[in-house]
Amino acid sequence: MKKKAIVNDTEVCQLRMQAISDTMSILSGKWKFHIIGTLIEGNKLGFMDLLREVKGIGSKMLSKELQDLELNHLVSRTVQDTKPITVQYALTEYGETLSPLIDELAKWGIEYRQSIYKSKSV
Amino acid sequence: MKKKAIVNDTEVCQLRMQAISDTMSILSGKWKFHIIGTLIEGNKLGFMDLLREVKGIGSKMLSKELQDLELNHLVSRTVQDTKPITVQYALTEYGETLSPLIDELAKWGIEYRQSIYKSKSV
DNA sequence: CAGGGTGCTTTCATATAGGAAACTACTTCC
DNA sequence: GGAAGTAGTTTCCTATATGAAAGCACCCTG
Repeated sequence: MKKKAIVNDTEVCQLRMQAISDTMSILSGKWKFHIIGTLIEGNKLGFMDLLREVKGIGSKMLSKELQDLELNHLVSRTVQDTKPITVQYALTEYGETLSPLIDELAKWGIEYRQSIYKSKSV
Repeated sequence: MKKKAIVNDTEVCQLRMQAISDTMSILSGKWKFHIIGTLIEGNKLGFMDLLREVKGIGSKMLSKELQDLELNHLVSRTVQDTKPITVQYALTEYGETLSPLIDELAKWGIEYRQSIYKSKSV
């Protein structure tokens, strides 16, 4: 009796897995969700704003991650012709489609904390 | 005129960011979403099944990731008292609460592919 | 008793990510 | 002129993640 678990073999599953990989590779790294989350709240922010808001990030990482996000059209970078030149980072319309995903992420994280709290008090 | 972008300063935002960090640290790495995704489809799978289903993973990584997931009570490991000893990995009830998140991840990834396809054909 | 299957662990090596600090360049305020 | 702010880049270093391959222990089948 050969019992092979042929689970992933349907096209739908393959596509699903591919899709998960795609999403995660675009949003990989320690900071992207933070940056996007901050931009969701802050709408339009300058480089130094983000450096302050995203706790712990350094300028190198911030710069690199913003470039990644810009390449994938999730974030827009607009140079403002102001007194000291400033740059505005904002989510693109497309970047905003990440909101439900980030909401789920946050929701799950909050419930996770609660479940730990509960299991400790039992 | 001091214009400081005080965006993240509300408790709600801090909690939200914390929650995102929590979720991502639990599900960090290249393979966890794949493993969980596969377990969602496959219900109960043995080690060798997973090794086959999760394309590209090696036994070391699989072992390590499964231990991580078990520690966080997302996956259960049950040794079966069968002829050649077998082990069953399955999502716990708690692990199944990740389904909506994984669905969002997959959904976004699929739409991402479609948006690339569209932008190329324009 | 050899081959193959299950379920891992160990070792060795490399790749990538991430961080600290210094530096550039330009401007404006005091 | 010097300090400070904006927006980064560059260099150097370390930690962590990942990978390939082999080994181990146990059992069954031929």
